[in-house]
Amino acid sequence: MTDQTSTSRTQPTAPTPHRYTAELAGRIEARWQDHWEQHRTFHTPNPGDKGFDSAKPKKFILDMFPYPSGAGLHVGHPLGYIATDIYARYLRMTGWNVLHTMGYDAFGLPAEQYAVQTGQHPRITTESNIATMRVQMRRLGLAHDPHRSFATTDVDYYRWTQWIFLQIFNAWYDTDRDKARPIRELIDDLESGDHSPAHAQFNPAGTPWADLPEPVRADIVDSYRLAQVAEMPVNWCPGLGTVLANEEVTAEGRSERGNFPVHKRLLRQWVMRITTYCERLLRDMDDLDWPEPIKIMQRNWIGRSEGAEVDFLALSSLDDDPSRWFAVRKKAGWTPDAPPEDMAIRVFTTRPDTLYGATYMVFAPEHPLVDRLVADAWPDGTNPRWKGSFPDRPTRDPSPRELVAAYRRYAAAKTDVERQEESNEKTGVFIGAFAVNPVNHERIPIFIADYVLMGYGTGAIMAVPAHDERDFQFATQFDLPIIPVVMPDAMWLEANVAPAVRTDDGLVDLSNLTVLESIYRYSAEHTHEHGGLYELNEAFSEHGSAINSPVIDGLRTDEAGQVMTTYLQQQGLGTGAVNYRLRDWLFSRQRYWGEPFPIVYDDTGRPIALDESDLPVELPELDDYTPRTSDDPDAPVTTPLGRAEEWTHVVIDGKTYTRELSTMPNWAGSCWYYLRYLDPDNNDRLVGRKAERYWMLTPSKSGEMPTSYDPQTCKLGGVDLYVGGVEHAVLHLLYARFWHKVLYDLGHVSTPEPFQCLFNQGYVQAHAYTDERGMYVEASEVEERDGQFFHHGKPVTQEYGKMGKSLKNVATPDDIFHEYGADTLRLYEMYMGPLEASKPWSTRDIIGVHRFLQRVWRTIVNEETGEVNITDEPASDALRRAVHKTIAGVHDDMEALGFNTAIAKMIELNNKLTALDRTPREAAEAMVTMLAPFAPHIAEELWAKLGHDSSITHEPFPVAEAALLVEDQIEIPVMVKGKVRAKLQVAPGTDAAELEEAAMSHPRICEFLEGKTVRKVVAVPDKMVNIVV
RNA sequence: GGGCCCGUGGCGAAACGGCAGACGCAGCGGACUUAAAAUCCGCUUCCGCGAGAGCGGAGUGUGGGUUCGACUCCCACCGGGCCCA
Repeated sequence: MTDQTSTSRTQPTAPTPHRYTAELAGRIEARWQDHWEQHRTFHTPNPGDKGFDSAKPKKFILDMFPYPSGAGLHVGHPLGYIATDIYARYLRMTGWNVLHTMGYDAFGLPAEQYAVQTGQHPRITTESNIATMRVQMRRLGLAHDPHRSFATTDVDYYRWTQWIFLQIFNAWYDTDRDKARPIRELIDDLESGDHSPAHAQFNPAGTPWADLPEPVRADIVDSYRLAQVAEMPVNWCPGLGTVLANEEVTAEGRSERGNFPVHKRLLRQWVMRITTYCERLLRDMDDLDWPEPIKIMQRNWIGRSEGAEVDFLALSSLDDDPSRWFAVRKKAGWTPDAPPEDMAIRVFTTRPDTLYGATYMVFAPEHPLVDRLVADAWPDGTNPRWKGSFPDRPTRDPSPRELVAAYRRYAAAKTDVERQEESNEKTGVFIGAFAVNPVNHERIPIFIADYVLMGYGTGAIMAVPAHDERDFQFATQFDLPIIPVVMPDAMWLEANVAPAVRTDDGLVDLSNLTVLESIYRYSAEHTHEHGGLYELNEAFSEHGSAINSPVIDGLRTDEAGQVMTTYLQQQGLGTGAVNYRLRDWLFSRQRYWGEPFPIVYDDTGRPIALDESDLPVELPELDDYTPRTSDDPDAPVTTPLGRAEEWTHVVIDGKTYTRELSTMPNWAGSCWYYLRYLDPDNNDRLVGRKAERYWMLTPSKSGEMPTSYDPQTCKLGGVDLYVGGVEHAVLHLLYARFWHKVLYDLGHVSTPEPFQCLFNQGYVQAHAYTDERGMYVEASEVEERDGQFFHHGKPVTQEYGKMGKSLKNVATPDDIFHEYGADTLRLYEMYMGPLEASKPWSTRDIIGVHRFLQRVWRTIVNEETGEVNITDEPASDALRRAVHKTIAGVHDDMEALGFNTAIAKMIELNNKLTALDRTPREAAEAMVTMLAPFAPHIAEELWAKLGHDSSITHEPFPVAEAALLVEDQIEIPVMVKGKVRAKLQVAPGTDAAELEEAAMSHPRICEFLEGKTVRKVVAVPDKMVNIVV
């Protein structure tokens, strides 16, 4: 809705020439922004630089890296930037060296797509977007050190992104030392024999290193690297022409960017082995000062689950006698690598206590073992239902192999999400083969079904239908035995067994728990026979006591898992194991606008790292940088860089190599930008050691600046305050922590964590409007008449949501600058509500904080003459107390980022000042310095008017005098039955007995207590008196 | 379905387990003004009584619980949001 205030304010009828109007604010703001730039006011020297004050402790205040969008900022974007700016300015005024700057995350899909749409090179659009954003940020008066700013697309920056990639590529994870080490050290260990080259995939025979041929050695070494090329099922998005990380795929199985369908496809891609860090990523999170919900989200994303790995023997023929295999296993014991025998199937389960209930197995359709296991013909008496039913199933009786192939085609067309939807009917087919349950030696059928994903665990599961919802559904549909092995609690039995039996003419006493248990137990062995007393209608997936499980019968199942695992270990059939939901990080994208890899391939296709001296590998100029998109999920994969003919081939030492033609994902540049802020000009290192230590290490508990990280005395270290939206809870924050830990292990940074303290700001929300078709209309064009809303005369419906382009409900800072000025905008954004809360934008409320600034101005400046209107007479005692009470309150609020209440306290104080003819200097100066972090331009101007000739930026923030905070009389409420009935005026510290006496003798209280018995009196000194009748 | 967060006047919101609604917006009344704007002063949770200062009652999504005392802590439910399925 159009705001009319500007027209009324610009009417030349208010001839006070020195009034704080939007116009005057604009002039003041421009002048001070120029002043700050010319005087390099926010320049922050590093240790060793000229002007560095080593006596001060440090704070590193960081905003999440903005993406320079083509649309510019709306008022929701700067919320966090304003908050960190206020906090950083406050810290500067309270004696800290503060590092606070802003850069631009400028590679990636949106920039590239914007470029494609506008037909301009992404570098041009990116740079112009950055320029626009810089202007808007400057206009906000943000006190960033401009010298430390950069964009990820700067060659000087991505050179170091590539350098970090090389470090990761040239590193391996030493599980003994629990840290990454240079790959060179692994090779040394292998050569010296300190590390065994036993390797299930490349060296199954365990041939000594010296006797291995060079290609095998290289394969072994490559398999240890933290970045490697792997053939794997990936999220292929033909609509974008690129692969995507799991995190970039929505719940609907579409691309987060552009909403195109995403398909699973086997491709050779780069992965970063973030999974090697799962344990440490979890463990170190405990000591971070992060919001608990974010920690929970990250823990869920990593998805650690404890359980066991168990081997099942697959039968190659139904006549096989498995006893020999069990004997061999018992003797040989468990082998931690992939099971050596062809016919062993390894599964992960979180419930080894239910192993006796495993009545069939399920493989992911694409599981490689299926090809080997699938039978040539159906075993005699195969249940026809096992042959499944799914769209496009061959109608004539197919062979197992034909059926498997058909089912695979069907499953491949679905996304992971579709495959896991529980509401749907399960699909799957029997593959004609059987396995042996390792504990009861029962023969159990093997199925493939799409509810099992290749990406989780080993891609195969043991199915325990009695105790897993999805297995239960599948077993019911496919007529498979359901054997309960966990006795549920009474409540469950009553709810699930009793009603089912009640139909049987009351033959049993349903109130007797043992009867219910025995029915459940009996039914266990007879569920798939007709005439059983009870048929399960639900899986019991919690813990109880073990039944039908000889090894663990009677034990609590939450403890029995351990017993079972030990038993399996003794039998050589299994071991305790930990599984993670987190997958390795898919790190290549088939796009143009990203960092090129510092990798070339030799003629055998082996990736070779370029030398550090070959960096940077610059993006080649291309006429056509657009991706080849398609609707066909099987279209060939090409990359834009493949079209840079000359660039793709490199000659090194006379040999020709081919470059890696993918680029890095958007996340790469944002994984380490905070480190580059510390030392942006360094040409020798990604960040200088001294600067890195100073800004990243957290002072020890005794307050000293340490020279290295010491887990005993320091916090994990890193950024002191990181402010950004909750939407980065898992993606950016997990990737950045991973990179940081690798750099820490390799000795390039000195703290194990990048971000000590994280704060999530809320969203700015606003009303949005939809027309009769449900399409959003421009909110600023909607008019309100009698509670109804109209867009160009047509009625529209009011909705509400996060401010943004898609809801067409944006308000831009530029409009607010024009209407009120930057200081008012800053103040309003903070005054709206708590920083962490999402809150509605309300243009008409802005006038309130603007009036506050006008009143502050008027208490100091005469609007007619422009002269200061203050007095050097001391303030009255009452005023002085009010000033100090405000100082104390604002100070506490600042420490807690409670900016909304800090502003309220200043308004309150100022309302006292407006009542005076002239403002005492001490009050005016306290007011202006307190206001300076919030509204820096007007504060600078008033500070100058108060006769100071230096910037207020480094003035000390006022400190409250404790003596002035003590009241000589306080008011104590006296409550009768929880209602305040009287108030006592007493000296602070009056003890309970005295309070009680005063309360009981108060005339009004006596009146109230007349005819009532006082049962109890609670008197809390300095708080209240409560009389219970 | 699971996890997390949030529900307070007409609106945005305050409130270490201790006087619910600070502060601001909107609204109402007054002063100044020929008049208006701007500014200043006052009122403003709801219901009832009172000419009035005031008095009484109810009240923080709903229902329980802990406590001398609950917006705050615990349990269940309803509604909204976010994350994961």
